[in-house]
Amino acid sequence: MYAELAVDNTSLNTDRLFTYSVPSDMEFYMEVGKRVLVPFGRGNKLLEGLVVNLKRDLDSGLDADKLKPIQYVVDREPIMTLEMVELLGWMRERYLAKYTEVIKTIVPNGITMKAKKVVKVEMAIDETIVDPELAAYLNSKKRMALENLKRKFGEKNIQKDINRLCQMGCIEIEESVFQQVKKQYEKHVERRFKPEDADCIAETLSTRAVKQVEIVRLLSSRESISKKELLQAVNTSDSTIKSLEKKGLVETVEREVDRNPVGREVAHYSKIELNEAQRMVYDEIESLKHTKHLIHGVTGSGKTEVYLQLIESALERGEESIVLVPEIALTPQTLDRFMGRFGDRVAIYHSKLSNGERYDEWRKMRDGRAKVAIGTRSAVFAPFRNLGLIIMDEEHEQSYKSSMNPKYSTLEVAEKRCELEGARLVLGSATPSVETYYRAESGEFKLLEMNLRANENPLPNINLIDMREELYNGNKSIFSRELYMSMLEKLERREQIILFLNSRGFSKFVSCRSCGHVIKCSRCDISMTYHAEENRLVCHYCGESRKMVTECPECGSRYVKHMGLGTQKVEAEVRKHFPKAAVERMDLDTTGRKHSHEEILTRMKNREIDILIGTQMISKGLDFPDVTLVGVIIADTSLNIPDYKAPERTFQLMTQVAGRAGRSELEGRVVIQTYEPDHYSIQTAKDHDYMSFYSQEIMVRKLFRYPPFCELVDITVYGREESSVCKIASEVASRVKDSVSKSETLRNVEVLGPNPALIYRIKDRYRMKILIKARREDMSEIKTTLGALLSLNEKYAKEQVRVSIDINPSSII
DNA sequence: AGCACGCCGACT
DNA sequence: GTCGGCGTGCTC
Repeated sequence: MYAELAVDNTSLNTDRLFTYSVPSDMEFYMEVGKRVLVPFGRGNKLLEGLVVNLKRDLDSGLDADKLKPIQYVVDREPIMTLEMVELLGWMRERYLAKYTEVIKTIVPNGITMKAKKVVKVEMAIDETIVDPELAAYLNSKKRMALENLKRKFGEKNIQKDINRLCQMGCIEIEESVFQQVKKQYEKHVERRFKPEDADCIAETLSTRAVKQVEIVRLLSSRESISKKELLQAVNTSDSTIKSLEKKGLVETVEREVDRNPVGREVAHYSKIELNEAQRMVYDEIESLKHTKHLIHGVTGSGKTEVYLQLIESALERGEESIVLVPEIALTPQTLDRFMGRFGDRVAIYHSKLSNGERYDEWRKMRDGRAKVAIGTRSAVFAPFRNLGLIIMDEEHEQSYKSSMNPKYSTLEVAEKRCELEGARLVLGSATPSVETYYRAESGEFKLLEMNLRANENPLPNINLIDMREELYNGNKSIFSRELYMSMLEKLERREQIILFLNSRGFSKFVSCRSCGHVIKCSRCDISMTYHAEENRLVCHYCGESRKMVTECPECGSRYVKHMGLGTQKVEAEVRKHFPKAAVERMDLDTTGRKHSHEEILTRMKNREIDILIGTQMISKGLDFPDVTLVGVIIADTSLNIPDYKAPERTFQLMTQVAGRAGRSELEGRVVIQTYEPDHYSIQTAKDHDYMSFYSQEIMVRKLFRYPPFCELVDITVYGREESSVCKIASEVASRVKDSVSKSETLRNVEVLGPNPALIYRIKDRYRMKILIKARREDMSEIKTTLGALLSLNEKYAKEQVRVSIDINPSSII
């Protein structure tokens, strides 16, 4: 028997399957989806591999005698089902990722095997043959890791002794394997000499050991450095470090990079009778006429109860369910409903769990103790064996697209998984993404409409205020008269108010009135935001901050002014105009501390807050019955981003924010202030008219050829050296253009760029973009070219330029 | 990534 | 001649 393995190795060159022979006594345990340990490479280093395929016959070109045997089977139970192994291969191709990247996404990066060399003392060692200290130590311990021994005595000092003892049979070295909850590691090179000896050591080193001297000098000023950094700084390969290590001057160690945990508890949430609309949707999905569904339901139409009952019915059939929610929606409020109904049959799965917690939840699912998984996008990989249902709530949310390799779309993966495992897919949204709705219209998804709010309250009334007119009428404040009066009225009635603005800080940028100079971040091509509370300027892209200036750094003028609006300024204005109201601000700056997020929401719930001011953060999933007024200070911020999704985002944002008002029998009102009241995404949001928005937007998409009328591939080339970034970006572009023009079939493929990214420089890295528009059926042919581009990452590693490819990115800026 | 191989220059 | 540094190419 032979096994094809994906070996745990991050190099692109080794990102393929390797064939090993299965010793006959191991055949019984061998299964696809289990991990094994195999000797790999010249050094036969023990590596972990995942069994992807088992076969009796060997591919031609492989010589059976030359195959190495599998050494050890790691898992008792497979960590992936056959279907998941197939999904693994599919994801690797679809998103141009490596096996290891995909495996680490699918299984919790908690479990892995480590092999260590262990020294076993077979007979007492005579202190006269070797270093007496070493002998004494060995005799006292009997068994120890070779690693520790090297650390204690220095590798160079003991190497010969160890070899001799081995030959004499006094000790034996064996490889011992143990499971370890893997933390994130980074290799560091540590100094093993005294800093004052640096000069002395540099002289002793060979005159040819230029690189080694450089490293010694570098390390004389610091105790350790990450290996990556060191290689870049000295511009050398790791054989230099190896040489130094042999001399005992440095040592490489793995250092842990750690994370943070979460924890909570719940009350029972009982079943509710479905209303007519809910019942129809439920019956339709249960009827099994279709496998993929889209519930288009207004906020408050009671989608969650439908989800709960679908899960219940799946449970009765013995099937498992996955509930996906966007990052921000995974609040205690949401969790309570699911855990309150299904108790400990629910597993929670998201990226903020600690390794231990994640591993526990994962095992709960794989071993069948949990039947319902709820979590963010990674929960789509829940290790169930009898999956019946995947629910994806707020389907349109951006957080469903991963920004790390593999840059997968949770929707695509969910679809693929449902296909492979015969499960049903249910998408839900009040504002479906244009792509999804298009597919529903064309019959790929069964479209289910829920137009009524479950509590039968009307949707809130939305007033659009043209801020140009306000200004014309002499109102220079950030509140229109309409909003101001409404706030007064609601405060008098002791009802709650939410004010929304899409940018934090006090003012968006600071500029000099006499020379026009705008203060920019030193590392990014972006203006700095003024934060009044700390009286500092902050860059929202890299976090750099400095003291607010009193005079222009260019011309010295004292007329520096902050322009534009942030939540801090809104807060200040609110306090000024409504001094008696209890005001609270909720944005990235006020929720920095752990649980501060929940604290604010609890105070809101307890009505200790009259006016809540916030960013995106408050637009989703919050359900406060006493909020009757929502004010959008400026709606245009998200509209003016040069991205084809900007109108869609704006419509979704407005609709969601508006949905925060009038969740109870109290009448809700929404005031949207804007400078572009005629824009279709704002107009249609005002009328709660998704259909009208959709029909206009789909025309724009068709006209300019954007999804769903094409697939997009975003290639970003980025690095510290502007000239190399540009050079490599144009190399990338011309390679792609070449292969497109040479092909007969790729007539419809457009290659745009290279163009500088909207924000050309972030954290001192220059960014160039190439955009490809292609038909879906052309993708596989393009992939060959794209795959080759990724090897540029290795070719240009020295230049520190990277090429990153994103299939259907969530934005193209 | 990480290992051995092998070329090449310096030193005995 | 020999030793060691360091770039290169391969991994079932």
